Amino acid sequence: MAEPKLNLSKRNLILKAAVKVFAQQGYSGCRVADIAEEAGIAYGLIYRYFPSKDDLLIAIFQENTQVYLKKIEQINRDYFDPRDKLRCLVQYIFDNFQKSPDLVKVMTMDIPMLNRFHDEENQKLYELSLEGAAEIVREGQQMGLFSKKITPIMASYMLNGSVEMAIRQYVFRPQRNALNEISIKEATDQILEVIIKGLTPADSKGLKVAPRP
Amino acid sequence: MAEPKLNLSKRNLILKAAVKVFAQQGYSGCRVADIAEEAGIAYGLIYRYFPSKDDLLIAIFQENTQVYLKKIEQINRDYFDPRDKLRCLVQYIFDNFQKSPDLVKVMTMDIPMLNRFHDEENQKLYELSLEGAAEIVREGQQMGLFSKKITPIMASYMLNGSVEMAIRQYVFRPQRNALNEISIKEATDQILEVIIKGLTPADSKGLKVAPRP
Amino acid sequence: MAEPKLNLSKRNLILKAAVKVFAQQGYSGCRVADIAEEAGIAYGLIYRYFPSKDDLLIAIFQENTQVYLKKIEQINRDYFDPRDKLRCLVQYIFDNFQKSPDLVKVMTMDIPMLNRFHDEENQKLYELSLEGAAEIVREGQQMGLFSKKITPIMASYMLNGSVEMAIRQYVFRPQRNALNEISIKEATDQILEVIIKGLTPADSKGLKVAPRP
Amino acid sequence: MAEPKLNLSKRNLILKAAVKVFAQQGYSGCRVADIAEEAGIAYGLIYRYFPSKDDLLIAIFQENTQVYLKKIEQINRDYFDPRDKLRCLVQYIFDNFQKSPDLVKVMTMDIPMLNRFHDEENQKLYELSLEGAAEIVREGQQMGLFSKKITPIMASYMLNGSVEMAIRQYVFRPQRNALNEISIKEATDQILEVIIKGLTPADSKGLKVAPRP
DNA sequence: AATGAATGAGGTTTCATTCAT
DNA sequence: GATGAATGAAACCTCATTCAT
Repeated sequence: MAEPKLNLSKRNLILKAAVKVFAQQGYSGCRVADIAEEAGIAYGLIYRYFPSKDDLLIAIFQENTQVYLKKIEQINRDYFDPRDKLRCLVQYIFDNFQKSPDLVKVMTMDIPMLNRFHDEENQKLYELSLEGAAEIVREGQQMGLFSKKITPIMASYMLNGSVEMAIRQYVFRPQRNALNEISIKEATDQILEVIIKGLTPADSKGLKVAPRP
Repeated sequence: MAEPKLNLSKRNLILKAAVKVFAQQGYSGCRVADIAEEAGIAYGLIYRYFPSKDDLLIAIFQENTQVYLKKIEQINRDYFDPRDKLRCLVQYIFDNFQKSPDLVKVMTMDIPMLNRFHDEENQKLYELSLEGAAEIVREGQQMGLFSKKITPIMASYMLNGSVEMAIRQYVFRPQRNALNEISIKEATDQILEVIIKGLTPADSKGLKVAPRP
Repeated sequence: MAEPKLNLSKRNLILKAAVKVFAQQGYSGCRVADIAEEAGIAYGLIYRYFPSKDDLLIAIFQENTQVYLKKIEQINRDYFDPRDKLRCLVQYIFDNFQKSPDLVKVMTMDIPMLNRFHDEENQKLYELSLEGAAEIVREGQQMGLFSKKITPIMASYMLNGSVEMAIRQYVFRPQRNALNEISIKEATDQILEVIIKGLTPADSKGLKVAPRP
Repeated sequence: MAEPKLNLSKRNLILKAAVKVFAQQGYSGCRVADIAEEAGIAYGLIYRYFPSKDDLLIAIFQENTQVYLKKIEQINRDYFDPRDKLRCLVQYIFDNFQKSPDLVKVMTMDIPMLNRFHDEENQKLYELSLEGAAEIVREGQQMGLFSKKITPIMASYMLNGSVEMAIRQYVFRPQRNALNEISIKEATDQILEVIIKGLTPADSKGLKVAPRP
């Protein structure tokens, strides 16, 4: 039996609407009907594209993580200096956030609460995405640029955690938080400044933070 | 009408059960009945102590944040060197996590999704808690220990974000994540190492990271 | 086994509070706790005096109807002219309403909705109370004062229904209804005027409505 | 968003079932599920047509009162003699009762207990319906047919109250009450006889009660 | 007698999902 | 493909009633 041919652009329409609604109301705070309304379709139609509400969220996670992994691959191809790679990665995450803060909110807040996120399959994917930065750090350690005292995966946690926390301030408190007083570009720079300097070994002789390409 | 005299220890019993159940199933994934069962009481009784399920979560947030703010005050009294203060703060958060990982999970994952968390009152409290680390960084900057290029609140985001992300790996993937390969003590040290070194100004002449008291 | 000796005045305290609360919130709209609060006692205590919330309402009905039946007996003893009797009866109901409009509201609106009101026992009591006016009308018919074309019980329905409806306007719409523009005394007089004249046979030669004693 | 197109006959099906169930068990004595069962539908469906149980009762009141007001208008068009009008009105109410005693019971017993019945909007409607008979009486007074000593709205209370009380005897005590011994037609005639004669001024020279058309 | 903590049945309402059209 | 009427499981919460103190 062949998969039924489904209109691909409508599937994306639904996913986009789902991200927006999940971000605004939270996964369990919204109704499937809200997503349909946002997408401008009948809610019954959603079930032609996704077996359940859960699957919508899982699809968002998987497809997005795939894009992220592709981006890491590309960064690894395009840059040589691990510090440039990290910079580019952080830059990408922040850019992404500016393009679709809703998506970042969903990825950060809703996905981890879903039971199915903890399936073998999804956890593997998630680990892969965390491994992205860790691998860059590991590489930097081998090149003598980063201190070997720091476990690469911990460095990845710090990088991702810092970025996420900063972004969350934008997401949840758009009006008044201090981040608004500094630009997103400055936030990017400061996080990179601290992390890269923090990772640099004590005996590093005057190695400066690499300039952005 | 006077406030009804309510058995305080039962209130705490309920709060404790709520934290456990919220952590395991998520706030919206669990039923009030689950909490009651965990507490070994009838669910109707919960409503004598808390007006609603929401209020249960809010109480967890508020009471816990108060404890955290008290701890910061105490740290500010007990230590002089801002680096020691940061170290002590991170230490405290990790200790807390080891004592009650459930609580940390709830604070990190469930609270921010609750609409009422974004009330004026609760946001003020939350900002205060983020200000804790920021104030220490600010102080360090004035003492010439930390680079003034980093906005204090950004440093706070990094610190809190890093710790949270690390903790979340324990929380969500207790069996297999890499953190388990390094001890919690090592995680603490590594985060502090990176952040403090990352904050240290370039011209800092050999100032070492302060030893722990 | 002897009946437990219960403090009689507290029982009345509860009944009084119940009437007030039933009137204000309706029987099913109020809680037993509301009655207790109104009475200034613990709600558990109510169950020492009444087996259930239902029984409270039934007690109100029964005790009140007994008083009403006694009043009818007394009127029958004190007056001779059936028209005086009717006048006195209506007067009594209105007076009663002025003294405790809550009670009238409960008797009119809440009692008939209670399932147990339709028990054999309570229905008998209710019929007796309706029979009060009917008997007076029957007597008037035998004396040639009232037309025999009107079934006595129908006359009773009219009398009671008219009074009830008028009272309900006071009860439910105390601020603005037209009744407020005419006094309760006028309402009484008008109802009597219409009913008594309406009952008077066509051939009644100049018999005037009896003056009030 | 346009109003959803809802199957009108299903809405009426629900209303009909609600009237029956409210009448049998009382508004607060029944469950929404009972209404659904009576209507032969799932109870969730009721909420597509009515926002809440309250709204169901309010709809019954409003739609029915509108029909009643239309009827009064029609009577005013079709008849000239106010006595005919009153006769026709009473006739209509009793007919209505015979066609749907449940509806009359709900209108008489359940509606006035609902908090929302006392809203501005609903009270206005209710007053309008009471004004129907009052206006006819006022007209009769101007034509010299009715005594000016009786306030028209009081006359309306008497008429409506008498009819309601009589009906209630049928409703609540269908088996054994005395009304059953006299036909509904007789009840109508007797009430009209008394009220109209009661309203006729003392000096009315031989004006007979108008024959029914 | 008096209290009010504790219980849990049962209510209203929501909403994911199905399915006839 | 597309719709939205229909379903009913399941949630939150209330409150009459019991009972230990």
